[in-house]
Amino acid sequence: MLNDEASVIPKDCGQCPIRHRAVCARCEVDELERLDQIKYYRSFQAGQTVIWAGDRMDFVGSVVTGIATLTQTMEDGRTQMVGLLLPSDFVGRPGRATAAYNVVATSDVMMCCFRKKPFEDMMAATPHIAQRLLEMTLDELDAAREWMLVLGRKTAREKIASLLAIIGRRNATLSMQGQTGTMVFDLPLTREAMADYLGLTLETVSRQISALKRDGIIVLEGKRHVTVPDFDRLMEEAGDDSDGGLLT
Amino acid sequence: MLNDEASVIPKDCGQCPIRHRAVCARCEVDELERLDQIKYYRSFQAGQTVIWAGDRMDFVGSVVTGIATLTQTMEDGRTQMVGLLLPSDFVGRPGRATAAYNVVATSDVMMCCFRKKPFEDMMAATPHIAQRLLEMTLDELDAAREWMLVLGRKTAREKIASLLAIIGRRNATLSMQGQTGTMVFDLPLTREAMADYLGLTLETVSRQISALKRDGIIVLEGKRHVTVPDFDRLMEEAGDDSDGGLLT
DNA sequence: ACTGATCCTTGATTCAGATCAAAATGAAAA
DNA sequence: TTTTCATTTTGATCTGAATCAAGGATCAGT
Repeated sequence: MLNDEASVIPKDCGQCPIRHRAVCARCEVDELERLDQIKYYRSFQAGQTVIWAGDRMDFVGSVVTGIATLTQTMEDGRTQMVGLLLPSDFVGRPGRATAAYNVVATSDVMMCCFRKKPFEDMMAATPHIAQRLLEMTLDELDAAREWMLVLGRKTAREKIASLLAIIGRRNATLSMQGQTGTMVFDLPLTREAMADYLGLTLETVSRQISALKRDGIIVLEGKRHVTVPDFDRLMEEAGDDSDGGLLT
Repeated sequence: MLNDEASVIPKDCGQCPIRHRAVCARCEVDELERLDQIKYYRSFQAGQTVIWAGDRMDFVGSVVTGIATLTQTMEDGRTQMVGLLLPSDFVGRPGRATAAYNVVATSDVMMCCFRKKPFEDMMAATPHIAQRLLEMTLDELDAAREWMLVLGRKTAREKIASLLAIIGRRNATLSMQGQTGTMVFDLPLTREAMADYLGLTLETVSRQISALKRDGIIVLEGKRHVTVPDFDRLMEEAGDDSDGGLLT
């Protein structure tokens, strides 16, 4: 996958693609300048581990480009994804010394990082940052709770439909498309990663995707490129009210 | 259940049982006085609904005594608990007009409430409140992610053991007991509520509790009073590392 | 003590998804 | 092109938890 966007470093925060969605979204120009001075970029190749659960973590940061996952693992190897990190999402927790989860780059990833201590100082001095972080954390909590319903109560088919709906909806939001009618996007996850997200096995994921294809809910070109002819139909399959309930 | 604590109203914030854990925990005396002026108490009987998902919500607040649940429901009635609200936990979200989840009092509950607008104003003027709310929200997010592993990857027996461990651990924290050896507590939830928490049916919950009893992992007196002779043993059944990983 | 209501337990059977197994696809390397 | 390797699909079988069904325990009200 030829992807050189991960190697392009924004000239300054004003040019940054996540300027208006990340933890810095509410910052004024002068605040941004101060952040600018303490930030640094790190990039990770697809498949690379950003940090292991339990390891000392002396930075926090935002995903600028690419996709990463947060996962939890049991001793016997069972793993559950607990977060999907997209551009603008925040990694790490101010006031905590070690990583709570494994963070793995799913595609090539570039992150905008801050050493923890300077960031914490900056946060104390800059209410705009703390405000935005609170807002983002509350959104993540809502997403996690939505996901608890999916994990606890939905069938395999509904789980797959829910995941497709979430990916599709996010894609539509980013590219300013409507959320009805036809929708086209690429799956950013392998079948195994989808299984880890949904609490299923990869075989079940594959079978349910095939079933949705057979039933005309989705059209597949290759293994990753998805067309949803009728988004409302997909939502029904996901078991959600047509009204949605999620934020856009 | 004779429980008149729910009817006892603290004289002032200084006497409040959740003074040092709630959203007001970091407030100085003068900040507390201002909160004191805009707060009011509401009590709810066991079983009563505090608010329905989707309803207009013009207050936020803290649970002072008792236990409440946050639940999500699908049209066909499947329900998933997404939060267990204990004393000091915060209800509602600043900057949101409607409730995202059903909130139901599981026992008699007393809440310390604030009308949303004055609270938001106070938050903007009082960093200590926003700071504490961020910290509490991050903790809740961690708890939600822990729960995603339980829902997605654990067996029915492990789920029950995990829930017992969480309730037991919290109890030990509140009453300053150790987290090893024998532990005694009451289940604050019906079998059905446990099932909704764990993504199981109430029959499976009942069977697994019976199995843990049969195997000597727990001792039951009546249906709600639990003795855990060996907490480490329970943790093993929960499939968790002995080191725990959760915050105390 | 009886009635009703709620909550809980246990048994029999079914079924959705896991597990075990093999083959197909497709991209990268040689 | 052929080989390799990761990824995905599909089939056969098994199993853990759901579902269906029946009673038991506990408590409040009469």
